Amino acid sequence: MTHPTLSERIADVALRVFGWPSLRPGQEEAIAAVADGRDVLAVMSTGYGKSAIYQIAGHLLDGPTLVVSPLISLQLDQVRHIAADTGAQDAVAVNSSQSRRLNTAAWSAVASGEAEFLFLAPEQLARDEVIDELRDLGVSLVVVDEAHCVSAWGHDFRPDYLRLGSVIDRLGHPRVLALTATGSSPVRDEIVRRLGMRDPALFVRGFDRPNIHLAVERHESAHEQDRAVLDEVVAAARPGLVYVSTRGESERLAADSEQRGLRAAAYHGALPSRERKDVHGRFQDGSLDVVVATSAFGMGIDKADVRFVVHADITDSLDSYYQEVGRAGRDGLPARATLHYRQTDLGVRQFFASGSPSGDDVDTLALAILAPGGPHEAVELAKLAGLSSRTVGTIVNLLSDAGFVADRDEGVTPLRVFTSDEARIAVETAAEQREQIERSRLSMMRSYAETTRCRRQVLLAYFGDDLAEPCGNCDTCESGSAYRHQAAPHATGFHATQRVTHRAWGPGEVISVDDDRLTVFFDSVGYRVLSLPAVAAGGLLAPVQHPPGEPG
DNA sequence: CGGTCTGGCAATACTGCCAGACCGGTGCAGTATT
Repeated sequence: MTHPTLSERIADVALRVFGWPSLRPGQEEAIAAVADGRDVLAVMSTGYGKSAIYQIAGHLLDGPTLVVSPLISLQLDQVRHIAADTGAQDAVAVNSSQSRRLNTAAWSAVASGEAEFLFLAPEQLARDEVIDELRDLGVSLVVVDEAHCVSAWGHDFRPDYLRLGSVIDRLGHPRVLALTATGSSPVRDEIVRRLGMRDPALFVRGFDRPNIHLAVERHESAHEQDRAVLDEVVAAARPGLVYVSTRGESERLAADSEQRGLRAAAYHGALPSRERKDVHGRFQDGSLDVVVATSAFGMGIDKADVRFVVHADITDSLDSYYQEVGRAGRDGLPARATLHYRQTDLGVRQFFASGSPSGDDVDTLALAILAPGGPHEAVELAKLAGLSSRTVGTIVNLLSDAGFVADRDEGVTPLRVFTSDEARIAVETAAEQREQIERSRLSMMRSYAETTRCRRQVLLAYFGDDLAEPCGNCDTCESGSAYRHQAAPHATGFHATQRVTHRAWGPGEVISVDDDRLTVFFDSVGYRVLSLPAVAAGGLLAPVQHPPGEPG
């Protein structure tokens, strides 16, 4: 009897353990890469079957699988799904919403081999005893689910996300599988870099969603915008989602929708969890026509027949926008995505993008880090300095980016002697750079909203996908303006994904090349759109032969 | 950045105006109280 090939083993686990007769393109390759010892980044639309990748890979490898997942509700969903698939308690979660007894039982289930999958939020991994426990277990695979959270949340909102890389290191660097549904090139690069992934294999599947009609409506007044949103929602095929930027707006618009005869509900982070669960459930089972939500509503929605996603306001980036839009039309049937846009909406987003730590907080924390008796864990530092753990996390991340400290086993360790003044300046500089990049992402969102080109071409170009012809399923194609941009591209010598360097902005990566302009993401300042004739004439931009220090 | 709220003021009974303050999104974990 011959040994089964890897492909046969994968098919065997799929069928025997999970009862899946076949896998989709991309899934098997990604599993094989993980089984082969590679780190893997898989960018696949939700519903494509990302979780199958880690479920099968986990079973192929000896040793338990750690799944880092951002929401407890999501963890519990996954635990239930796996239990339903395998008919056994093959997955467990440890978090603060469970009793200590249940958490202890979960650890034992993994230790005894009864459970293969352990679900944790990144905050759990900030605790030493959790790391010790995981080391003893001999974790063979670390899965980072919804990996875009690293880049979207790690910098300020949930700083533990940025520290996953050092956690993975401390676990002896088992193979890493990062999964996400979104990922422009800078976001992918950041995931790879922050998680410390080594020469990762990249799999991208199901990214273009041609069945979703794209449109933008511009407005001058808030009143007109409100009315247009409401009119559209009332007239649209249902069910659907409306995204707004504030909690108040979600309640107001939900009430207005109800008044117009829709079964509508608001959803945002300040609602009691029971109500959130209830809205989620009613949307899922079809008893709601529309949910008017802030960005809190999203991950964990598994509904194929969403017919529209209307944005009553602009989002912070095209990354967020496309992720939210992607919740429409998963069944492949026609769906609509309309962005209602008013230039003044940019203000709220600017506000959200700002918010560097105060100089006083940096001073206080720097003193605590340098004080004798260290190094301390971030949690202890928060207590010592009398700051919130979020503030501490944010500042530590910035200091670590600036090369002042490192996150080690023994705690936050100074890498050299520095004054609190130096720390303050470094944090300020790093935060300013971060804000600049955020503003540039917002300006890309704005150029999507204001473009006369094919919306889908612009959107996909942002994600590094080249759509050769206008799509025919967006407002600019319908108005004909998209077809006025079809001039032959200048011969430039530049192409997407190419590393370049700019005389003033330093290194960057070409995102897309249009007929007359070049979009580049610069590490220092974010997105910049350059005119091709100017680039050709000025010699400001040059290709880089060997990308320095880049993984892969 | 823009909207909404608040306090002060002028005024004479209900309102109006202005300047300045304030707020705006995402979730975990841990602790105190029922």
